[in-house]
Amino acid sequence: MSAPRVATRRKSAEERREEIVRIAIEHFAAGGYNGTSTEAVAREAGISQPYLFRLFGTKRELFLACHREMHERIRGTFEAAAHGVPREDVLQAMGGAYIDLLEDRDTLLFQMQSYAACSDPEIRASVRACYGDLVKLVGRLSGAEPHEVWTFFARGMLLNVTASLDLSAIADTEEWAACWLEPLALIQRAQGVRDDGAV
Amino acid sequence: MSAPRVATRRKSAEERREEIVRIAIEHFAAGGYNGTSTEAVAREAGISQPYLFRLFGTKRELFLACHREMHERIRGTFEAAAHGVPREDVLQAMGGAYIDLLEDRDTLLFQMQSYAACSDPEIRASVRACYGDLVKLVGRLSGAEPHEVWTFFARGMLLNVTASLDLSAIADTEEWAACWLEPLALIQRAQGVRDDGAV
DNA sequence: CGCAGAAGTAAGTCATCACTAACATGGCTC
DNA sequence: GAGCCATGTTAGTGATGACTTACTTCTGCG
Repeated sequence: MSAPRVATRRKSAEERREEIVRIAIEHFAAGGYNGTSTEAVAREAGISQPYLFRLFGTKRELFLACHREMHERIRGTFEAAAHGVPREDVLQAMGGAYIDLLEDRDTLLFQMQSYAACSDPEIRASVRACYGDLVKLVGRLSGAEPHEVWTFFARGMLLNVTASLDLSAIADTEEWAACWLEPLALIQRAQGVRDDGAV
Repeated sequence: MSAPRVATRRKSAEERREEIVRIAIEHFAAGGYNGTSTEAVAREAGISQPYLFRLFGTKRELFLACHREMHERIRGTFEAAAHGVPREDVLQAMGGAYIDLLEDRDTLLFQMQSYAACSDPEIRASVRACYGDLVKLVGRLSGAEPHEVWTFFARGMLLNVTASLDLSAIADTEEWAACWLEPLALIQRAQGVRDDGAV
């Protein structure tokens, strides 16, 4: 009697790619580009490492695929949040939506790791392009002044740091950390009010 | 006749450590924690790699030494900038000083890499502690409200991203990138005015 | 059925990396 | 000038990394 060999249906290359990207995002978010091994990603995806390379070519291509996926998620979130909202409330709505998006810390951490990986020219090119795309999108949807958009992104950036440092873990003992988390709670509260139908 | 053997004076362990830290900061800034090899740092420092390990014990300890050094630099810059300045101008003065500090991009990039390396618990602990220290310092020296301090750091954070993406390299073709660099120029200009003796 | 093409793997290559053990040497003191 | 310690090196080690070659197995289709 040899190994049980459960009859697992094969998946299409496209399905596999999506699975792998989902898993790789988690790994890259935690370990960064250089701190993540394709071997670990393949193992968790339940495939051999050579097959991963067949599907993506190089580790860098895998990273870029993850980056595109994250970009799409954020872009989609912004567009959805702005949909049907009066122009002057768009920035606020997008801010709230971004915070929701960040509930899974991976989104945040991956962003951070993308910036950190920018010494690689190809990665930098992609990150620049996506970032620029978001900046233009936010400006267009909100009609806000450049400096408002700038402030919007500065806040987002600080949220990323908040997540990297996992400040919520020390907010009960460090006053400043609690203070750092407050803007986040504020926006959520404002959003809650909106969800309840008020104003 | 064998190799010329230039009579190089030996340096004290302390001197070596300082040299190595200086060089390692550049490497970590570009490659991040995982993307930097102790071998490369040792080579550039002109010593053997085992000796580097004798001086620092582990790669992580080397990184932490670099991080402490960067923290001291920033802290010193803030304190110097605030010295003798009326309280209500302290935030502005520190902002300008920070920008000066960032003229060498390594300072910025190293910060970014520190956040990215925070999945390591020991590094995270150190980064948290130093960051908290700066937040408290800024609050104390400026007497500003927490939300002002928060905004101050948010701006700093966005500067870090600006440096990572090297936006100045595309500012001439991408309008938004130029716009992103403007706040930076603004603060410098304000500072220039101050230096000229006016107001 | 048969077979072509897609899905998937076992085994290996070669480079690199963090870190070690053991040894060599310069310079200061007495 | 002898001895000693801090400063340094050479030569490894075992693990891991990205990536390849060559091969197998499943599955849909005529």
